[in-house]
Amino acid sequence: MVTLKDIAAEAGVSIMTVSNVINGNHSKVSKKTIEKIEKIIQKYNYVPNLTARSLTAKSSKIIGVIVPIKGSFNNLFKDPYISELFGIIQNVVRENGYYLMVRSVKDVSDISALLKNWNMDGAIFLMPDYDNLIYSILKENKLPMVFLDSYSKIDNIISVGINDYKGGYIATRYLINNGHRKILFAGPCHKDGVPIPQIIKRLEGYKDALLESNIEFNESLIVDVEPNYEVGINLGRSICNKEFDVTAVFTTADIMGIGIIEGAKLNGKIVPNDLSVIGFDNLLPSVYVTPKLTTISQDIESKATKAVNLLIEYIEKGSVSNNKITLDVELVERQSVGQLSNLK
Amino acid sequence: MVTLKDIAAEAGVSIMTVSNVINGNHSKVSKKTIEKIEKIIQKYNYVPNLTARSLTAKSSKIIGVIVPIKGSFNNLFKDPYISELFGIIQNVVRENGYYLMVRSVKDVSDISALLKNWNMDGAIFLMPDYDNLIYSILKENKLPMVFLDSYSKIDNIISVGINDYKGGYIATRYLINNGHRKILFAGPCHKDGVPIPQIIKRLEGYKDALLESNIEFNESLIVDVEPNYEVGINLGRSICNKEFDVTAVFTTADIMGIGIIEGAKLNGKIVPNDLSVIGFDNLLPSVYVTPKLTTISQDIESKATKAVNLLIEYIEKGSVSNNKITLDVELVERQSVGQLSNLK
DNA sequence: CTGAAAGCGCTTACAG
DNA sequence: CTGAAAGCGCTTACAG
Repeated sequence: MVTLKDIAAEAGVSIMTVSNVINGNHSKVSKKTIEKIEKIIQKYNYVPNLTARSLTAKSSKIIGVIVPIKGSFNNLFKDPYISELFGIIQNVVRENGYYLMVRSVKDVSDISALLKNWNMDGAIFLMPDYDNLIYSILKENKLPMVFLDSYSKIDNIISVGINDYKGGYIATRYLINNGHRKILFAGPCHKDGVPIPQIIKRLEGYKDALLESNIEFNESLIVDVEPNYEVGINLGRSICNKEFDVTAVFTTADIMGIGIIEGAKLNGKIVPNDLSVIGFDNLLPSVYVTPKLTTISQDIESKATKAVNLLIEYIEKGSVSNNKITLDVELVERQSVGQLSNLK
Repeated sequence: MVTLKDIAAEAGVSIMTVSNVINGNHSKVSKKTIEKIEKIIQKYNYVPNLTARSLTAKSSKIIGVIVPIKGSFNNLFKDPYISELFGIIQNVVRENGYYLMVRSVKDVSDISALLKNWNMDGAIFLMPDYDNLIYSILKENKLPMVFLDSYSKIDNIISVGINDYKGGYIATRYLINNGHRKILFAGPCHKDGVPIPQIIKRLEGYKDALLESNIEFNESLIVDVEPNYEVGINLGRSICNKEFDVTAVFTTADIMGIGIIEGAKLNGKIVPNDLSVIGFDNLLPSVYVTPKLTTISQDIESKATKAVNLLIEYIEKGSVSNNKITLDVELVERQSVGQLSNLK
């Protein structure tokens, strides 16, 4: 392996002159020397050892992406939302000259160990699963961090999220506008007994839309389940079996919406003729299914880009112009919602 | 930040005694000292600085995952195949005590820089896009590497792939068994003018299956296209517009199969009644589409696991029991292929 | 069982 | 414009 020392020896200069050239401190070195050194660097394809650099420099140039270890769902990247988000984060991190280390972790001590181990410059938490742990995370780790979709009450944490309330509201509003009054809400309101704020917000939007139209809120129409395809299928079947007296479903994940459509189909019912379904996220599969899923879209690209930019701003400037970004959501009309009048 | 030095000072021992305790060289330290030191380590939640360690130890514990920068498709992780594969790799890397750095790169010098920058212990190349560059990659970088789906002719590189030939063969065989004799082959046989061996192998399987049934191979039934949803839609339309005289399509990617189904639908034709389609990969969306896509499945979990295990075996033992693993593929019968007799 | 010394490949003040 | 020295936080022989 070629080191600074080798380059310096061959150029007949000191190590730190080479270091200055590499770091672009060209004002400190004569043109002649610069050229000579650059030639040698090229000749050997020299690149600096960044583990050595991060030992002396204040910065490691490593950004950590933290994802939870899920018991039931051991490969989080199967989730198209996560993988799309991650892919963009990767791109933006690279374009800014940083390096990306990913790791799934199970608790705060895992997180702290990881961040300290590599002396990371910053970290992005992809999911809000750690919201109740943020206090201890912040206490143990003094580095720039961005939390996605967090509703943590802790002040001045940096977070990028979406307008979940509005998402719940416009989805429900849309169903009501199509004549529906008996609307099921299906999503993971709680996880391991603790509420998931993001989903609760969507639920609030749902409730307010009902209220506005003088539709009484009915607790029994809230189905608190983990959102996946299989659960969706079962739910779709249950609905068709009249276990719920509803004409429409708002579900907090496209994948579950796709499952509901399938479950209904398995029981001989057709969406949107017999049942309307609206999803959330606007992931690619929502276009593949028949009928194409009407859904609430969030701008994942923007979310990922802003998260990284915010983090890097904080890393490099020590402060951030705006520590709380809430992105807009919008309704994407497709084919899975029907007019209730057509139902009868 | 707490360092070895701090721990040593508080324990009243030398730095290297603490180092021995941390590294589990317990034979070299007295029980008393071990206990004392471990208590202090716990007290401060000390974890070693791995950038420092990797400077002295022969090992950095970093494994690189290399993905290509695609011009047209800037977020590779939108591809469910890549993201599922990646997620499993991440898990297995972590479970083995290594750390994962991902990066998209555009050429050999990018790759070499990355690997040298971090003094990586090993690297996994997720896609065979670099096959024609492997020689120069190997020349510039002397570290353990695993190439997925490579058909490089270079001996003794470590690779994990699937039986592409068989995949092409059984897919085509299945269509023939269902009475089809005019079968389109759609996939990216070439990229930027150079053949993609993986797809060529599937094409060979296709040809041999035809040959076996005395069906003449027809060059004009090979559609050499990038496999994505939009291309699939256009292809589906073209087929229904009689631009190709076929009754079935074998496509090398599920996503394109899903597009073909959609394209046919847009032109008023129904799969499998009017056209049969078979895909490749058995990704989740193949179940979401209507009709559910019949496809060739590969075991992504096994692929990812073997790739990491092989890499780590090589890193830790300096050699590998088997440097070329080819995984089996199988047909997954669903609903997108019909009997030709039913077509008329 | 314990430790002093050297060194990994860099950068950061500082002196000239 | 150039360089000698110290140090980042570890590990590796080696000596006792």
